[in-house]
Amino acid sequence: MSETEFNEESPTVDQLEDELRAEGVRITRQRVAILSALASSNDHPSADELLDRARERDASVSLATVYRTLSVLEHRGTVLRNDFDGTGARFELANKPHHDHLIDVDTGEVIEFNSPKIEQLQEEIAKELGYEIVHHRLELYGRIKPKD
Amino acid sequence: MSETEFNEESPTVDQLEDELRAEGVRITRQRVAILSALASSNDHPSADELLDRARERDASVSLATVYRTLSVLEHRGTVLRNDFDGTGARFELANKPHHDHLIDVDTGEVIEFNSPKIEQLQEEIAKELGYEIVHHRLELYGRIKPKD
DNA sequence: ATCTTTTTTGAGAATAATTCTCATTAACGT
DNA sequence: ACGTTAATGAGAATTATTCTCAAAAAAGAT
Repeated sequence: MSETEFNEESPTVDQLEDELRAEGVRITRQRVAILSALASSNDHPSADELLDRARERDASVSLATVYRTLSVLEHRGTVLRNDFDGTGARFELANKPHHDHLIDVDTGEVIEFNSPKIEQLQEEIAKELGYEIVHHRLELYGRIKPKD
Repeated sequence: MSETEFNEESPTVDQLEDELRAEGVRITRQRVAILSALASSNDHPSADELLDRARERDASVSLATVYRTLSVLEHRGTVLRNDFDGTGARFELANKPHHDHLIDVDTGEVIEFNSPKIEQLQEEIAKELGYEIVHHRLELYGRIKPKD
């Protein structure tokens, strides 16, 4: 396990840093560590999990900074916050096509899916009610279906 | 404002009491007050709001009992818990046809809607992923559309 | 109505997730 | 490198909710 394990920043992280800098957001060591941890996560980590992963890059990161950075990134649209049932908030980078989530109630595993048809129906419903949608949350909670 | 303002229990509350008693749940003064408060609420009160409304029926109700009772009722399927963005949990009686929610991001108002088509699509998605749905959450957050 | 058993309750302590405070540190433009 | 201003760490504070425990009160039997 070399010391430079995480030193090669991915194109994604480089790109995010540029975008942030362009908006006047300072790129600190801690923020790089957090962005890098996010970019290399395929799951939906909690703030605590992200703290652990960020500290593998930069041991100086604190939990307060994780929360603060996530808040900054969320308001910029760089990060999505998910409040699934039960647990605290879980985060993911927003640089993926829009999707909703199916949560395995037995394992906690989160599966992403997308349904243009549902999106379309949501728009129609909002329109009928005289509203325009700002954002939405669709979460399916289920368990693996026994093949009977 | 008579002392008996809330003493006439609605058929709904009477019925719920019977159901609960039949399952061995004790019907206390506090639980009657909470059920009555829920039954006469058309909105989606928080635990605190429910405490206020229950205390109009029985001043002895405590916040701990509100939470405990809501928990009992939720696990029995009598009450639905909603975790909308931002605020704490909001509750409603489950004796209505299934529906989802549209939340007005400006006023906090909650509008109920139902879409059999979306329900159907959710089932199909879960099936394709090899899951069966245990429950789901669909929330639309929007604002009144300006008629342009 | 009283007795007994078992639940439920109120009050406040405890917990968990998140946000805030403030003195110190570090980015970034010059 | 310098100065300005934003970001940070540590821990206190906050908020919503759950827990603890002795006391009160349901429900069932007498």
